[in-house]
Amino acid sequence: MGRRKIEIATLKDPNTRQVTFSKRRTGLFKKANELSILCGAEIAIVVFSIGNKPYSFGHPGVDVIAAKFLQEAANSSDAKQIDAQGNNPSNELGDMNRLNQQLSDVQTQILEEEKKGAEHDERLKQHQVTQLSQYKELQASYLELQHRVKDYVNAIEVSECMILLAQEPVVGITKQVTTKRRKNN
Amino acid sequence: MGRRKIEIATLKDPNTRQVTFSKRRTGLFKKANELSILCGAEIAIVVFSIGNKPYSFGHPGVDVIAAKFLQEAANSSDAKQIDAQGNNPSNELGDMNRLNQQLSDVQTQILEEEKKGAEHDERLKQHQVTQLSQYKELQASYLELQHRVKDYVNAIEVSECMILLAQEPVVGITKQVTTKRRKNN
DNA sequence: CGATCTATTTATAACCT
DNA sequence: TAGGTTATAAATAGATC
Repeated sequence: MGRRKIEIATLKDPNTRQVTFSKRRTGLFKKANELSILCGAEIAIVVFSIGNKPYSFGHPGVDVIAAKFLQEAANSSDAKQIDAQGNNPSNELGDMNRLNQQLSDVQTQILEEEKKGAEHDERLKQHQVTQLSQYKELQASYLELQHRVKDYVNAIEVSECMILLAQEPVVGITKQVTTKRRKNN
Repeated sequence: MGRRKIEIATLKDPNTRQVTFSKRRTGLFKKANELSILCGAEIAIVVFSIGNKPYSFGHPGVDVIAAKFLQEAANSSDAKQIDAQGNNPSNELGDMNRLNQQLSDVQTQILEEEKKGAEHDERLKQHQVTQLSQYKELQASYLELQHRVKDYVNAIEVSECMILLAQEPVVGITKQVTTKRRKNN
């Protein structure tokens, strides 16, 4: 999708790779955000750069979805024929299920904390801008809210918001001083 | 990107929503796959449809990355100043960290099972085609292998493989009794 | 009803500043 | 060098089969 077609193979040039990573990651998160809104789906994405820096996107939240995902695995083995709705995606996890069973317990506690976390995030936002996934999740949720209100101009709004979501977590070399803000309107 | 521009708002029509979900999910996974190969990044995506059916993509694997992500969170709280590489993305998880600590423990056990699971998956594949995420992960890994070998024709290969990754887990459009049938004949 | 086919909209590779 | 611009490749909305 650019001036020229490229092969999908590891980019050798570090500089090009970094630029591409940043741009495509932004694009990926934007796509995920659109998918969740358009189809009412829950999505969680976790990305580790080649330098092992974590980036995440989640609606409603990475932790929530991760827990749900693992729980799903546990259930499928516990009752191999649950599913009155033809909804048994897997029943071959075997022993792993016993472990997931334990996870379920912890997961329940996490959900508890999640609720309190929502309010907590509010304060965090004011206290200091963070690059924590929790913060991003909050923004994502907020994003959807705007969409529902605006409804027909939201496509444009998304683009704007993605700029926020794209913010990188203290990239080593980065010097995010430039943030040119248009204080015009 | 279609015949006409659409607003990013929840699709009301169940049929349209299902179709869009399927198409865009496939596109999202393809993008994720390209990003991981182009930039050597590790990516995990978990999606729950509106009907709560799980779909996932992961390189090297959803579980592995999820564990890494959670561990990261746990560490950041356990030692708020680790990070000799300016790599402390967050330290405001608060109480939630204690829970993640517990998760880490269980997670370690899961990784153990993961290894055994790899071989197990092989048999499963022959026993019966499953729609389990584990299976998809295996395919994703296999995909990259092909890429490295072919190197310059991989762009085409990706397209091919995405068809496999796109396979849906027993789509349960349970009762999509078309409300509106083309009363053509 | 799901798989295919195009007209268009989007994403983005290479540039440019 | 990070961020903005533009030509072009790629994704996909709606139509068709």
